[in-house]
Amino acid sequence: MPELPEVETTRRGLAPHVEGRRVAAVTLRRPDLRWPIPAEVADLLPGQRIDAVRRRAKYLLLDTSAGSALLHLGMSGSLRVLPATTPVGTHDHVDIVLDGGPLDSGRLRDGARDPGRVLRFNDPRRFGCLLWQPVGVTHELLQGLGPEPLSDEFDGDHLFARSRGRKAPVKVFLMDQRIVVGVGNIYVAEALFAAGISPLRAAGAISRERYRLLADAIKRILLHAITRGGTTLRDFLSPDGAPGYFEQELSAYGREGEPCPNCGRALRHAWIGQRATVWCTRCQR
DNA sequence: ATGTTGACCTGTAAGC
DNA sequence: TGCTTACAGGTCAACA
Repeated sequence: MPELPEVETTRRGLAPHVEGRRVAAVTLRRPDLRWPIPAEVADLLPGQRIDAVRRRAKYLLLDTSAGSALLHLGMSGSLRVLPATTPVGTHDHVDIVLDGGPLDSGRLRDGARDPGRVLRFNDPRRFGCLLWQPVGVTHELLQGLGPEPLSDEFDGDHLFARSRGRKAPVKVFLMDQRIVVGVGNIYVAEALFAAGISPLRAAGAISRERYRLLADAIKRILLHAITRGGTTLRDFLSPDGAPGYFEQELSAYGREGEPCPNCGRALRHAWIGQRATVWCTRCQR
């Protein structure tokens, strides 16, 4: 499901509710996600204060002085901040119960007890994961990742250098998280459309100048999507329950058969690297 | 090394 | 109203 803008939207929605709070309890209902949830999550997390919520690539990290919980949302995962009394639904695999803050120590205006909050991880397909990263260690899943697309490390020169000699389609090249992280099937389609590059073109056959256009498009589109709260196609919601509004601004993704926003020709659909791909055969070369 | 394919799992929508 | 099939925002492991 989520690409960088959706994960970043999740991080931003989570942070104000979570940072500085202590973990009161961890409830594991279904530990067999993509990988089993390691014992450290239930053993070490309770009692710890969550100092920060960070994102690296499409991973989220909940930092504590004992180590970090490392989360990936896979295709269908989501995190919500909910009142602790919210009934548990299907695929609600993990609860991280948060200690009440100052506001919770008293009573609400109507006299009812504030139930506190819970960070709830739901993932129907279970392609996501919840792992543990000890202090001072970089989890092996985070090793070998490419640069963050919104950092200065990432630019057209980087793409140009890494792509020399590579025959794979540029679409596949860009979705390789060792080249650049965070770009998935939606935003690769949008960025290639904006840069006027065919997704089928061999990565090694693209000029430095066109890679500069492409890197700029990636940055611009990701940043803009974040300001819109990400893309809600089926069920993506921020931790507060708000949908993302970037879907309305998609130019190519999911629009096969519709007229190209530039030239009006029907957008073409094909399978590239086992993923649905849409582009304009006139505007993208 | 690079490239290609299958696998993981469930929900939903479309087709018959 | 069913039943069956195809497809979905990711990425790892195995193989050529």
